[in-house]
Amino acid sequence: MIHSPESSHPLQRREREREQRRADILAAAESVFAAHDFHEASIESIADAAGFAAGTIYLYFEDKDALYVAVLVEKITRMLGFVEGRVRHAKEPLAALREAVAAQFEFHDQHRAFFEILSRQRPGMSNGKGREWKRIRSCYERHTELLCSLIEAAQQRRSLRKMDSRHLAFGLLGMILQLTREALRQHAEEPLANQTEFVMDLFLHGAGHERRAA
Amino acid sequence: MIHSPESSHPLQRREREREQRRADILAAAESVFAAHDFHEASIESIADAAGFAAGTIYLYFEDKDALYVAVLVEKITRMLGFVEGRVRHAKEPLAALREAVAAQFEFHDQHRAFFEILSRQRPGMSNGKGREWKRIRSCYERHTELLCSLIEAAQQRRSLRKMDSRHLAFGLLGMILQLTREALRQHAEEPLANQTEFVMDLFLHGAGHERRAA
Amino acid sequence: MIHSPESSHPLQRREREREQRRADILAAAESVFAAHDFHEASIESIADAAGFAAGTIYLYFEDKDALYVAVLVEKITRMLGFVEGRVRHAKEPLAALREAVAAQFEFHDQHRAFFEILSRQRPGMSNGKGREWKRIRSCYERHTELLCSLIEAAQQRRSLRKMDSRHLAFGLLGMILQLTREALRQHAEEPLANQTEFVMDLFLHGAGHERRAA
Amino acid sequence: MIHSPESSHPLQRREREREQRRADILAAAESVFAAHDFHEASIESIADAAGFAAGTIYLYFEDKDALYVAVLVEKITRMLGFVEGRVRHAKEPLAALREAVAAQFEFHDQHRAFFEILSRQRPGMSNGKGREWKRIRSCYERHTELLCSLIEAAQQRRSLRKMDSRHLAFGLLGMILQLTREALRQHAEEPLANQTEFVMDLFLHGAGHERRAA
DNA sequence: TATGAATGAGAGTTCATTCAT
DNA sequence: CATGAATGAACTCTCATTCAT
Repeated sequence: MIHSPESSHPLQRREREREQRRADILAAAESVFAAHDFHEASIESIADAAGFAAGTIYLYFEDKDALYVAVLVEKITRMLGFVEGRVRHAKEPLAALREAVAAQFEFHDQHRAFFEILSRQRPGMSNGKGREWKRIRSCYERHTELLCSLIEAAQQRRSLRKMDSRHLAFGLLGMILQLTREALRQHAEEPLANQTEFVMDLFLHGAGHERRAA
Repeated sequence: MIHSPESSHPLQRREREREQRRADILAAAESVFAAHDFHEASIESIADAAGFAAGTIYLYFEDKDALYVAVLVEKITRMLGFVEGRVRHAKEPLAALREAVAAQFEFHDQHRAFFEILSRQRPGMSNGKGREWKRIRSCYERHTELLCSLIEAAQQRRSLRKMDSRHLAFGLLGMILQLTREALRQHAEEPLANQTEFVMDLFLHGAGHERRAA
Repeated sequence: MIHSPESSHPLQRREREREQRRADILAAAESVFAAHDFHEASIESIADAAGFAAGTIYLYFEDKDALYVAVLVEKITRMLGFVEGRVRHAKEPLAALREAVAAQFEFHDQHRAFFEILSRQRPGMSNGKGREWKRIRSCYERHTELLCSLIEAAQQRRSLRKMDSRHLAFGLLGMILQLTREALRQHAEEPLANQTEFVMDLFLHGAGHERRAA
Repeated sequence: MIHSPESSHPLQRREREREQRRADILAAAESVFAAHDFHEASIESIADAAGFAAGTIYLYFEDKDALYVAVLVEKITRMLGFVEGRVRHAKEPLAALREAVAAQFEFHDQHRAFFEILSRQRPGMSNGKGREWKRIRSCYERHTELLCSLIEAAQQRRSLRKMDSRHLAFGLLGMILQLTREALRQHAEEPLANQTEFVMDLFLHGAGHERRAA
């Protein structure tokens, strides 16, 4: 076998190329699944979008379900990493929370297709694909727990009131998701991240006019 | 011929029975669509659930799309009516808002299957079913506007701060939806309505500990 | 049982009424089959056209095939009777042939729907409906033989040349059918019977210009 | 890699093979449609006859209607070409007419299945398949006009009498079709072309015995 | 007798998946 | 490795037919 210069580690190159093609397919699948819902998105249309023939998809993914799950896993993992990364640099719980909100808005903005898919979750895989499915659930859970831990840290510092932290997390998340949903629905041009302050203001101080406490 | 009391108006009875069967089918469709997403729910499984043969469904609904839309239209209309009805009795905007939140939680609680369907919206009907589809969108819109108008009324009374009312509405709605989602995910037994106070508290006063303003 | 005056023979009246309804259904079926081909014509549309409910058809006809065959049998028998009746009054073979042609054109004209059905014959009943089907074939045959016998009679009188009589019969029939087909295709208003002279002229003398024989 | 001679242009070969399979399906469809009328001929039976699975048909034809129309278009075009080709070599209008008759008989003889389909025309495509349908009608029309123009040319040379040329064309065509129909009905072994002289004789000189004119 | 709601077999059609090339 | 033709299971939908009323 002849080695061209850049293939000094041919097996690694093979591996790298394979990963690249896999990523291409994932990207194609993401945009197609975003536009058409699982059953309306055909393997062929995904293959087309990726520049492959239909059969080729099966060299990279077990079946359509696996491809779908892989899209979710890949993206949701990345999202979690992105949010966690941003949170890490904050000095203080409330600032971290603000970072988490901002990061999530930004991610939604940069991955609108993914958000579309995410908000149209299917009830559950009937088959034995449960394995991967659990991985997705655990990502969700980690996300929730990240918010919870930030909230609890803030509560310890008395930056936040002693309300049920999980409920607070869901409330906060709900606001973010609904505002995102609405913005995408209207194909809004304005970056979602601009809503960070609104959300933090509402979350921290509420919409009530009168002064609280006394 | 002897008329039993209830058959005094046979045509009305026919009509009534037909409506009853149509309702049975709608109910069956609701539960099947809730469990299986549009394309995974077969007409046959719906028919089975309703106690009919597959062909019978088509005596009551044009096609599968029409049945799906009918489920949504029927329920979403009812939900809107329910919320509006509850709001109407409130004397004052903030109380009305609380009623709206409580009503929505209650509705979700009593129609969990419907909520599952609702939160898994399909991108859009390809065909000419647009007519009914618009009706659904307009119900959504009316719901949003109901919340907006209550919020604005409260703002006029200075019960709420002057923040963007649509954003506030979406924020409030987002909290409700996310908390509902989570409760259903865990098959929680506790009535959702118990979360009304939590939501109103968070929405009105925020989670922040420190006194606002001064 | 109480006899009203006109029901002095109630069983006969019953019978008569039944026949009337049967005839109504046949007439409705004829027009529907003319417009829509066997499989596109639904029992329900025929029943509607006859002013009955779908199920009622089955009180008068075994099944859809039987109804279809009955339409053909009834009409084709009537057509044959009509042509035979007209032929009978002719004094002389050639005149009889002219009457046969005229009669057929007239019948086509008055029963256009029937002609449409006839010219769209189905290959053959797969099932055991062969019985009735043979009756139809035998009507055809009788028609052909009528023409043949007239032709042969004319040949004996030396009014016609000694050509194969069956072939002559088919040739003559072919002209009639094709001209009818074309007239109906164009929804021509002019009575088909006007073409009798043209057909007889062509059949007897041919289209050739030069004098034959010598 | 070794190229066998016939694979020197692999794309062309692909194309050629595809055309071959398409032709196989058309042939299978022709024989099935000939035996069973459009609605009684199932896609599966056609696929079986072609040696394919049902789904495969759809890789070559849009739907069943398209397949049906394709059979007609392909054959009717070929028939017209065949007749026109034969006519072209005739030196003189009457000879050309004789060629047209002979050619048509021959074509019917070699494509009996097609003739069966043709003589059982459906009223008309309901859908938007009108495009191809018109193409068929225009082939018919061209055929009629071919006969008309030959007849008119003969009339100008005084080889034929001045009778309505369209009517003459339909009369001639009617004879041909009816004789064909009858021969196929009896599964006659004798070539139809043998009837050419009979038809031309009848058409030119008529069946009348007496001398015409004087 | 007439009805028409219900049936269910059967059709056309799609598309994930396989496999010879 | 990639291909894409072929498959065939599964689905939606139609409609002749039955039968309780």
